[in-house]
Amino acid sequence: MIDINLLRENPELVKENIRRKFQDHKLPLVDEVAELDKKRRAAQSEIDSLRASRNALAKSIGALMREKKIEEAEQAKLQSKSVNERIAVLESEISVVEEQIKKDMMAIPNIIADDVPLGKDDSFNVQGETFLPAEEKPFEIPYHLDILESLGGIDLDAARRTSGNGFYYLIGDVARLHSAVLTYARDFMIDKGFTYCIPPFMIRSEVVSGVMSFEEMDNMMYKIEGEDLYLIGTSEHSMIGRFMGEILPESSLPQTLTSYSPCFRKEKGSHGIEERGIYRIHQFEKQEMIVICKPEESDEWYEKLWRYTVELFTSMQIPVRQLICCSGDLADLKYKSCDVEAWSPRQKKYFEVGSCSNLTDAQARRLGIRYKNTKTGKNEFAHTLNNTVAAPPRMLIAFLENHLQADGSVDIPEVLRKYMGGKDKILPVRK
RNA sequence: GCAGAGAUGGCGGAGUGGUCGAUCGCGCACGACUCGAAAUCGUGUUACGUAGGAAUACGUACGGGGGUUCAAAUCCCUUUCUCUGCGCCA
Repeated sequence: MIDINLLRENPELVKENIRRKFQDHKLPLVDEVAELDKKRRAAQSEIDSLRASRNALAKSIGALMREKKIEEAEQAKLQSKSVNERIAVLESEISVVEEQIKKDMMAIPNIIADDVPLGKDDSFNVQGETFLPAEEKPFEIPYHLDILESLGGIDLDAARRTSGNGFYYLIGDVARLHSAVLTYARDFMIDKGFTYCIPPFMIRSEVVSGVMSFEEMDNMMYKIEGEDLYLIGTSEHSMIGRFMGEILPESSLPQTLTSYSPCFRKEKGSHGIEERGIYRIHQFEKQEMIVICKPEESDEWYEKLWRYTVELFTSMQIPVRQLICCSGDLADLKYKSCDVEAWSPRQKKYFEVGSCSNLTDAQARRLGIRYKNTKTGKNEFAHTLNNTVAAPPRMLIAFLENHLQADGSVDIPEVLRKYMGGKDKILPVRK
């Protein structure tokens, strides 16, 4: 959500931003909000002065009662009652206007960074740097599910029976590898100075509606029956929710946190659940990083964050690239965003394993996350960023494909061995 | 889960229908005193909205939501959380 003051003072800038995101259908919202805002302010000042006169009347009634001037007090009561009636009418009018303003403001996208490439959809996303050579293998790489099965590491049939499509049993060394990656990712971020945090895996609707739109909520979130609770779709939800309505001391910034959680997603719409495998599923686990910082520091943090993910993947000898999200593909709350994509030697292309975003103050404004600026003495909205460290089992697809050997075994890179009990290989099982 | 008590400014803690945005203490900021500091004294110190260059003025908010009343921190309903006791449980 952008600052309504920006819209008042510079509506053209807001409109230009909408055009850059190829959302021309939202252009009328800007003038609509400006109009409604004027109306709201006029009504508000009328209400304020009515309330002032009512307050004065109420005070005088108190005085009259003490002086036992009952007649005059009764007169004033009647007068006050009629003022109240007028206030009630105006209040119901203003609440309609305010609701519409809020709805419109939610739909108006955050101002995007100057260096975001322009384009109307994901086909205009731009490749950034690549890391480690993306090489083809001298033998054919099977589909990831076949690799998992050859290692005796997965049972999807049973998962479909117990839970349905989009769930999995990971077994043996593969399950251990899954945990090893998460633990390594956790320690990696702790070494970068981040604070480890395990958040609640369920959150209230109040928090959910703060961190996402109704549409997203409907497409992603699982609700607990009979409770005001939702399963989190990512730990970002509960991690950012932690700071809702807070005024942080400036000295506590930046907050650099790395969190672990399982993630639950309906995956309604989008591409849906894939028939074969663990690419898009209802449940996965994720090591995440979030940063809450002062506005002037968010650009710098953004660059650091996505590079941490790159460093993590390259330390596991997985080739990756940065894919810069273009204006039209950027979610409304985002100032800029990029994906870290891992190389798939089977498909001979990169696929998404992480996503890094700088939301500037848009998310903080919605949730009321502020800090006390010691220079100005004012409370200002902080900037929020989030990024994936590692999210298995999806990232295991890249892992397995890149480390598969001609004999069917999978090499464990040096950095993970201590989390695998010293193993340097996962061997295929004999049928 | 049941019963009782509670939720007030950065913190502690008064206030139980009307001059209460809220006594007081701590903390913090500024000033005086001092070579400097401590102590002391003085002044200031909630947030948000609207108007204003500013001082300021008006409005709103005493966990959240709703109600009673001319008037609510104060009364009623509801909800969340905390504490105490009982029950249950990894």
